[in-house]
Amino acid sequence: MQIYNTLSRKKEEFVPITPGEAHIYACGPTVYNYIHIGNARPICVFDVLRRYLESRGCKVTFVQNFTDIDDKIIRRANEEKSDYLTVSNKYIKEYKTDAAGLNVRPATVHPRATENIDEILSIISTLVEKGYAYPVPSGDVYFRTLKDKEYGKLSHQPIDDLQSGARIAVGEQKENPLDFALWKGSKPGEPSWDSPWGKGRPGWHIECSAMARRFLGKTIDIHCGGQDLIFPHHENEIAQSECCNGVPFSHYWMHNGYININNKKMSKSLGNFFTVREVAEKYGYEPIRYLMISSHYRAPINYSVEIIEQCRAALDRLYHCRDNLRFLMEHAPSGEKPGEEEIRTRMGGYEEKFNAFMDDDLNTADALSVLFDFAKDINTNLNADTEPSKELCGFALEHFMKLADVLGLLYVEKEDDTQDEEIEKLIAERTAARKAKNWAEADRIRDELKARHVVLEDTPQGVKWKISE
RNA sequence: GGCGUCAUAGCCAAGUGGUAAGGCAAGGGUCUGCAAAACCCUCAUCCCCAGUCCGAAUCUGGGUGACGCCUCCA
Repeated sequence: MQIYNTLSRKKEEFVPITPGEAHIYACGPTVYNYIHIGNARPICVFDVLRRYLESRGCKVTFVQNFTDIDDKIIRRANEEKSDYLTVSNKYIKEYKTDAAGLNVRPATVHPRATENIDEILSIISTLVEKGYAYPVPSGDVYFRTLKDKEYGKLSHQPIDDLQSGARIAVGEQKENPLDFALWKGSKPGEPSWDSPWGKGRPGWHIECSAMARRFLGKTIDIHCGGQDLIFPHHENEIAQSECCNGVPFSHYWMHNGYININNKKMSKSLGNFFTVREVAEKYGYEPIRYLMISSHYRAPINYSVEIIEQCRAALDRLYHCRDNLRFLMEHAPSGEKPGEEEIRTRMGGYEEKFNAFMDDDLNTADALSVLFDFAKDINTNLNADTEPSKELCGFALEHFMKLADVLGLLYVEKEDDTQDEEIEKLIAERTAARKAKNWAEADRIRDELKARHVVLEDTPQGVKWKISE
């Protein structure tokens, strides 16, 4: 497949280090709050990347970290009069709830920064030994940016321009404004770990270098994250890892675009964000995932209520297709009929089209259109009038759901069958009323069920019902 | 200032040289006791200007507008 590589600014054929395997590192959240829908984008998009590679037979090792120690977590802990561990544990739990709601598979490993201090110290020590890093009296250790001749290669910034924008904050003892902290000497009341340079805690960038190396090796296949991480976070990761290990850090760098509100980037610092949780409570989780899939991952997405409702409506169409097909299959006769072979062949072909789009730098928008084309084909050719065989229905359903699953869609199943019996009873009463042409009573029962969010459909094979939102 | 992205119908969104995918919404129709769902039909010449070409939404140049990174951020 082709992947747009931020490093080369070109689409490149994806060639993994080990054929048939992919080692992917995704920058995870700093756990000091609920995630917002801007955070949800890389989570969903790179979950699709992983699902797609796996669907093509690739063995994926997917590592996503939790940054569980940093200034914001400490601040939050102080505000809540608790400690960093309580805060990070809480929001990791909430993250997992949201990720599961979005049908994002847990990573192969979810390492936490504070559980990888040894690896972090090991890298910093090597960098100090090689002269790429230096400790200062305050207990901080900085990366000597100017010594890295390749610094800036990811963000494609001339080093002079980067330098002119950088500032040395009050109290910092850097040699150069561009130098960044690998280790921060502890301040009173802050959580700290022992190090050769005194008590302190890791800088943000070094965590990812350490966790990537420990769980994926010195050179990985793909590193991904939001575009706002290109500089300085990913640039710094490259600098640390490559100066320490002497080999390329990651062959491919993938960066997703932002979620905007009124064309402005959604971010916690601007305060113009919606949490995944609050949107999910109103519209469900799946429309959020659909939104992420509906456009190309590098393009910006403007979020609004109108758009999320459109996503809900589009999903309804796909769900109807799935549910109609399931209902039909239950009532279909066994034994392939003449002419079904042709339909089977055609329907088997959608996967190839789907894959062709996905191969083009994860063109999920076009891949999704294949799913809709497939749905129309199913609706037109597999219905109560055409009376397809159980085998053909099963074939179509399996292939349709396979594609949906690569995108991570159509994962919601009817739950709560405690009231099924009562619903079935009412439906039977309505059927009897209809038979007696007592339309008023039939409609009354239908309205009653509707009030309980049960929507009916009369079909030649009987009454079909489902719970609506 | 440096680097970069984007501009396609009422809304969302693909397409990046050969005559505009898909979804939502809307209108008309078929089916239905009525519905629902489904199906059929209708619904754009691609921000502006100038070029290149037999041919451009797609390439080049120039505008206009929006946005991002260069500081914590997915």
